[in-house]
Amino acid sequence: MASASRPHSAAEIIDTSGGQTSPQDQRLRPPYSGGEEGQSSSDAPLRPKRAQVKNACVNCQRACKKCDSGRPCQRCIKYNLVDSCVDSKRKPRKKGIKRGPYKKRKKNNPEDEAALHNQPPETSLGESSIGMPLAGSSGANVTTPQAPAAAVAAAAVSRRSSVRATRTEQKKRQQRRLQQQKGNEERAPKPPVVLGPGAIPILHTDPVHDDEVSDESSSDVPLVIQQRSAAQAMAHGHTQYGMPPETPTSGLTMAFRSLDTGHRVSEPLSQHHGAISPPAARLSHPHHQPAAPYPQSTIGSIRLPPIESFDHAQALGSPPSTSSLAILTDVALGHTSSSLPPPLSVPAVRTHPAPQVMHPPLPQPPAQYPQHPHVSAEDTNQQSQLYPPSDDHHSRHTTSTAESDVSTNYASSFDSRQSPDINSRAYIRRLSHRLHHTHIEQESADS
DNA sequence: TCGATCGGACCCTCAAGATT
DNA sequence: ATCTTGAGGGTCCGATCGAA
Ligand SMILES: [Zn+2]
Ligand SMILES: [Zn+2]
Repeated sequence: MASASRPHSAAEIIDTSGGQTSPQDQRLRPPYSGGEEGQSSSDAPLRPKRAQVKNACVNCQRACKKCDSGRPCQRCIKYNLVDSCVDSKRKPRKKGIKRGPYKKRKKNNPEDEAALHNQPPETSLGESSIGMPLAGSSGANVTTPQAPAAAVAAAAVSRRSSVRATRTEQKKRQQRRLQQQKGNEERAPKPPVVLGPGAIPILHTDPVHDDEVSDESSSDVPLVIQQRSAAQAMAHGHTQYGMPPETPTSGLTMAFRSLDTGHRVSEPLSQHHGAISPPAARLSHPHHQPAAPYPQSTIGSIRLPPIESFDHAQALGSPPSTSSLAILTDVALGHTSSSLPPPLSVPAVRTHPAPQVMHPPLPQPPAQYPQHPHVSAEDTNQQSQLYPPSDDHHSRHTTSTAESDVSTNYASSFDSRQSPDINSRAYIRRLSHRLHHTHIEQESADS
């Protein structure tokens, strides 16, 4: 838990960049969460804000490595990837997502603000959105070490005014963009989806063609519904192809945010690798022959495709498993159609036999293993430094040894015996992140 | 020792909601 | 209309591991 703490609030208060982060612009900030629990940040050394480019190139993005604004970037030059060094595509932010009421705004009183910054924030602020405690927000002074509260308050105010200028510019830009978009869009914008309390306002987005407005024909149909119908269709023998696509990251993020409302994903999935055989087609694939029985995860009494399956599905050229998201969504919503057990009553390790399979079949792989976009015959050597062609990107988690690896990695970080709730969030967050990577790969494979 | 991998901390942007 | 909040979606650090 301590490992999950983040100096988020402190960073936000000190943040004066208001947008661009240039080296000169870097202010000294409290260190990363490195400090011990409970240790006041007031003595902590300052650190520069981490700079990041606006848009990493596709190669750096996929390698999760630092990029720069040059094209080709330094890293691509180093690895002789000059040809493929192009900006990665960015998804447009979704619209129409209801957010619920904000916390009450404070009066523009410096004293109030100072008090606000000195005080432990309201409970909702004391935790991150995933329920993790935020470093520096639990009573410790979250301001800069030497700065008196008033000074910090003033800094915050001045920061806001300085930010304001850039914000108005941003707005103009944004409006221009909107106008442009409107020109492209044929239809009128749909009304926002409003779901009941505790519901998950997940909107459908095409992970592959997300940027193409024309593809959002069903964009405001709650993803929950789409996923479930997709899962149903798949359960009836349809393949996933042609199914409504899904939102990998945001959907899951939203899902785990709603976990408070009901049932939980309360087990580290890695503890539940059942001995379930992979689909025959998958086994036949030369690059994806699990050395051990294909691991299958469970949530309570339902089975989930393993985390690895996202990789497999991706590597095999299919979108991430809709069914898994659908099931997760069910869990988050507390739907019991999947024979969910009551919350918190889930055993750490399942001992009873698997129930009727609720999880629909995984998508069939294409006949041909899709060549990695960056691996060409002539420069395999170079490329393999980034993406070994003989295995998938996340191969560390796909073999039998990887299975124990998974156990170690995942079980250690969210042991259900300690804090099931947080653990479940952590798991979904991992899924979300994994899907983010999957998404990145999918996009570049398509382009 | 080095490069690849990937979890998650950190960051920025901007739509939703609140306030004027 | 303007301001503020905070979530979406991004970057990339650093721990870890396997290979050379
Ligand atoms: Zn780059
Ligand atoms: Zn590059």
